[in-house]
Amino acid sequence: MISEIKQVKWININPSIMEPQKELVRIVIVEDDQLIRESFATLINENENYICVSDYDNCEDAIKNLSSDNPHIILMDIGLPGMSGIQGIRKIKNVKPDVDIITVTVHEEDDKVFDALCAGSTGYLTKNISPKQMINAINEVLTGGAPMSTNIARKVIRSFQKSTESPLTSRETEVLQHLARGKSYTMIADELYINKETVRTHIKNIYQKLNVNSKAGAIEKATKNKLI
Amino acid sequence: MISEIKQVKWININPSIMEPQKELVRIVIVEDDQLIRESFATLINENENYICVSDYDNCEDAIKNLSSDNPHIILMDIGLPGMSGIQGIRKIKNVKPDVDIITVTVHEEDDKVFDALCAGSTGYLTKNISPKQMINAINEVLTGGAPMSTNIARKVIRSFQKSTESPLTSRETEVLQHLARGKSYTMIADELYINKETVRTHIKNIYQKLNVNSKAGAIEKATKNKLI
DNA sequence: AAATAAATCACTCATTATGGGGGATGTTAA
DNA sequence: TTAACATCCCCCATAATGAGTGATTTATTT
Repeated sequence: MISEIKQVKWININPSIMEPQKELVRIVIVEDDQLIRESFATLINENENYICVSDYDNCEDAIKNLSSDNPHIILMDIGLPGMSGIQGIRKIKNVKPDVDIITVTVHEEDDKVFDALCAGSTGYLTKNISPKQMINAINEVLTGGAPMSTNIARKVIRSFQKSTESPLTSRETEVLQHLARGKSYTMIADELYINKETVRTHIKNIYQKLNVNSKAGAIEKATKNKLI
Repeated sequence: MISEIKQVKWININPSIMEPQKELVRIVIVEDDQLIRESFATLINENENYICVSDYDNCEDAIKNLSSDNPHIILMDIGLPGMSGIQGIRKIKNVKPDVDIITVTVHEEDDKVFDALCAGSTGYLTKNISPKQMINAINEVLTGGAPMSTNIARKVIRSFQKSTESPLTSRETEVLQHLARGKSYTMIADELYINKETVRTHIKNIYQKLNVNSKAGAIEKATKNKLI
């Protein structure tokens, strides 16, 4: 009986009617090191669910062919000749906002990480990851995740966290937060249900403690030291 | 020869001289659901490297015993009776900044996530994780990582990312960014090498486009819509 | 009980900053 | 060749700011 059923399948000219072709995940690689680029491409094509539709050694070409490549995911180096990967991410996200970009790089500097994420990268991997981890990362993106190397994740989390030792009192911190949102003394007073003069006093004390003498100075120092 | 060496080991009264006791990772659980609390504790104690030194159903008690428990890691629920987990995280980090807190909760709301991370949480897990994932998360923290559920990671990343469709020109965005840092028109003009009057014009246009009529309004709207 | 920190409010004074109105010019991209 | 963008200019009234010098009250700590 089993063989009979199989027969039915075999006489079908187009097998896709019986076994509909799986929709492959289209991946583009942008990476100037040929060796790395090719090894990524091989890795991707070895997986039955993925296809590397194109690979480029620069952003400009990748952007040019973006609509014909029509990728779901782009693996992106950010130390590229010509247009930087960061700018590239921005442009790509402008043209095709729904593509997921995974930044893959040797750089672990805070600036690069945050620039890439701000620009629109969905994940941030360092190049020392294993092939298995790379495939995992792609899977994660496809299921709504945001793959990051562990130390990158820690950096990202740390960027949220305020300093535990602030010279400012909680009330002063509150006032400064409002100031940093562009509020005037009068508005701050109204929102905190205190007198404008009290706000002035708090701000005078804040300036003294932070050793500054202007709004901009206080906001800059407080931001840098994660006081707000 | 091997047996001889073993002999030497056996005649030792205190075996720790030969096999020094492994330093156990001390873990504290704060979770008001008794069932969950006990299952976490069991899971931890089953692992030879970990020990659950204490478990509490509220923050206050956990803080009280913080120095005697001396934990490396705290698993923290944030929907607690009495002091909220968020406040608890803040207090704990103030008293003992080097402890790593992993928030474990049913809540996936953006606010809770960011509050917990801002307060000093090193990881953020939702309660639907498997025992294996929980152990993995603890390992990640110990190796400098920041474990997060995938959708939490995406939320965190998204919080960095600017809108791709802004009504503002790049120059206007630039001006607004400076304004949001508390700079005056004059300072902005100096830093962008343009005339103060030009800054004024940009700001007038920004206000019109954002449909506001003040600095605070513009900053609020721009922040909410991720234009800056 | 005395000292300290924190939060609150008051008044003056000079200077800047801000928002709204009007208009203008040159460049670049669609 | 329009439209968008970036640049600059002037007037005006009001609000905001920074510095100075004070005071009161309420906790908390010593």
